[in-house]
Amino acid sequence: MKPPVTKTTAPAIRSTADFARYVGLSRSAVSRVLNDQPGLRPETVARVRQAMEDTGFTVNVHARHLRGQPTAMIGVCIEDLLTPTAVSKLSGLQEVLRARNYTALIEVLKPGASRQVLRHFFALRVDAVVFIGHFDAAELERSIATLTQRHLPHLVVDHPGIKRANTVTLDRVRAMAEVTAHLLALGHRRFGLLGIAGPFQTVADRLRGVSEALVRAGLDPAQCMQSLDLPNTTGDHFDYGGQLARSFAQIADRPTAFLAVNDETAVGAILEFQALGLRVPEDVSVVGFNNQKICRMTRPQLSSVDQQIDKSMVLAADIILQQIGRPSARRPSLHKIAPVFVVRGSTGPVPPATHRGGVKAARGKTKIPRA
Amino acid sequence: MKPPVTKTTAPAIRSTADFARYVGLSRSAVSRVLNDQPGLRPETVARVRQAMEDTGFTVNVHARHLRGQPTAMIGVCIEDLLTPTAVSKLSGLQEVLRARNYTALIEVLKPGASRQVLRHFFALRVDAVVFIGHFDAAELERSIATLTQRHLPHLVVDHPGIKRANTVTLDRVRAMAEVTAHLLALGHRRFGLLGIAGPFQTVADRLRGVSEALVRAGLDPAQCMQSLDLPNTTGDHFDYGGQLARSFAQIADRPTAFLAVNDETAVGAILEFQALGLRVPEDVSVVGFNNQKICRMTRPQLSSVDQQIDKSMVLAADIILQQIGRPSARRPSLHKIAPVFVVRGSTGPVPPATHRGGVKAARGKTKIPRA
DNA sequence: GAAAAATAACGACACGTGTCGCAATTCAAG
DNA sequence: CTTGAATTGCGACACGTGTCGTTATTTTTC
Repeated sequence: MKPPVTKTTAPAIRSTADFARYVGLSRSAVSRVLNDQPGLRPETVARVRQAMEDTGFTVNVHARHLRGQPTAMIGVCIEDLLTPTAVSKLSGLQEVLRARNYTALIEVLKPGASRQVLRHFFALRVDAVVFIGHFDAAELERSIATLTQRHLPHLVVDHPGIKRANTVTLDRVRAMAEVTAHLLALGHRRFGLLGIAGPFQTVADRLRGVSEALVRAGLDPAQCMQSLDLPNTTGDHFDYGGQLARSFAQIADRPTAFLAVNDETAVGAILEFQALGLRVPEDVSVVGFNNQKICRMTRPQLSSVDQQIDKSMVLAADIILQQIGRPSARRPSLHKIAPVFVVRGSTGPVPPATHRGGVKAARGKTKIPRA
Repeated sequence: MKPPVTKTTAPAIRSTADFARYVGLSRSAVSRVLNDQPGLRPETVARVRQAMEDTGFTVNVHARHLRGQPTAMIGVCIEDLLTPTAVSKLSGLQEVLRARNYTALIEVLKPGASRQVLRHFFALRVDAVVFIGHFDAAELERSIATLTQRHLPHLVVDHPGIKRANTVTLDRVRAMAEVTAHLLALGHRRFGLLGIAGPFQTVADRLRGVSEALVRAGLDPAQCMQSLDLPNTTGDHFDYGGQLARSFAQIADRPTAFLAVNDETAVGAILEFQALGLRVPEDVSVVGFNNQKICRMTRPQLSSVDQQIDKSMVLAADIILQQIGRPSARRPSLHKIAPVFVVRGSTGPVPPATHRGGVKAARGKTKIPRA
């Protein structure tokens, strides 16, 4: 059943032809206005612009692309919309792209779904693809290869060590070196790792940062660093941090400073340490990573490494946009972002007598009342 | 400079014509496969499918749309990519849409930018628009009107009270009624509001929920509810929660139970209460809202209201997809989601002697050691 | 007022796809 | 081998846009 023809409203404007008729101009004249071409009277241009405002007419982007023009769409793959740091990066990148009149096509990329998501992007004829966060390295490399083969620019954000990939990533070596130097200055000599484990490049970089700072201080990394071989059963960073803390607390000669893989793990550890009667930072120091909001929501507040997300996403957008339209096929680029270590209350001087000070010794001294 | 013609790789396949040539079929035959039409030999279909796998060929979605078919794109406006609850909803919705072969075009909608973002969606010829989160009511109503005028389906998620809008929203009245009933059962009679203020429908709904529960218990809401006229200077929920807690703590006859606008505010209040020497939940009970991750990262853990996001987003997707293609123009729909109140450690029985018990009295009893 | 210059109109084509009618070919059955 | 049925091929059109060369009209200039 067709809708009743009510002539109260003007007929719908669906094409530049319709719109030109509405303005009282030819289609080519309108087209010249839309594409900022010269040779039109300024008042005519103004009239068209005004009519666009009035009617809300917009050209059909899809038809425009059909003539061979780029789609001004950029596919953005993200590991997860629930990981705060990844989402922050996404948010920053999207804002920059939007300001540059590009559309960010955001897709969550679950393990094994790369082919499907890339096909989706190809079907939409995106101009480039960005990967944000952590993915399976082999799968990501395959995706990069596919993109390169199609002469599509790409950028990997925060996933160092991917072969032949253009990468923007935090300088984790430097970050951990700074953190370690800070703790060394406070007198700490034994460092516990919380969740910094696994066959990932990011982990390797972090360990290298710690080691370099230790070596620079004339210490032997093997003697100073300690980690536990504890599987993460829950899959939850917060819970895992608590488990690690409990295990570490039982060690007689345990580390005095702890470096966490992220803030959630650090908070989980702090709460567990406190529950066991250990004071932070008097008995143990803890450092987080990412400088998320929760850093300020614990007592003491959490010292953490800030990723400088806003700055790095502007850089990322510049890199990817500059690649579009270029003949491409140069050697992969690597940009490192300088981190900023934010010191708060969870790090303090090494306790004076830590030798042989297990949980029991500490527990006797101060007890935090609990419900 | 053209790339050197290397015949090692096949010529690029850019259209169904190219692809049909590659498979050795006619364009119409290929088209029939692509659109699941009958009348082809099964083995032929299989051959085409295999060739698609091999070459990674995908039809040009833009050209397909040009023939009048829907774009299968849905514009999604979100207030902010940094608000966890909103992002959770976005994540859920995107997942469902993706499973239904729709593309979610995600755009952050800052105040005053509605026109621009909608124009962007129109240019891309989206099939529908979804709004997630909190926006300026008048601006949102204008956007809805524009969409309706263009016969485009829309859906507003979690923003009750928008005129002529199809809405899916949490039943906040019921949520707060449940919370209040729980606290009443614990003996509480005086309730403090933390950040539940302002000219928003969501606020009105929450207050109504509390009132209804009080009335049902034979109490006078005006006597039982207390809120502070304290401006939120920082703009940060966490800090504001702390400020409110500090002010409330100074009141001699202060409430024994506190209802926060969200979890961050609640956590801020809890930490400030504790810093002032008030125990949670022995001296004061605190309830959050949204059931975010931080609920488990405080001591005690935070009782909070869960929004049932996954379920509600499936519903939202169903509603919006069902509207596409419909003649539309029916009366606006309203769906309410039933909340789930999660009780944790931050709520407990009312303290036995709360009369005239200011900060000082409490402080004398227990003092939490601080750095 | 006429010539020159500046604007605008016109018409046609290409882009990649879905669809449709009809012709050509292949296949299976008798 | 013949015949009818099942497949596949062919050609044309429409969708909305950008572009380009040519023509028509208006405005400006002398």
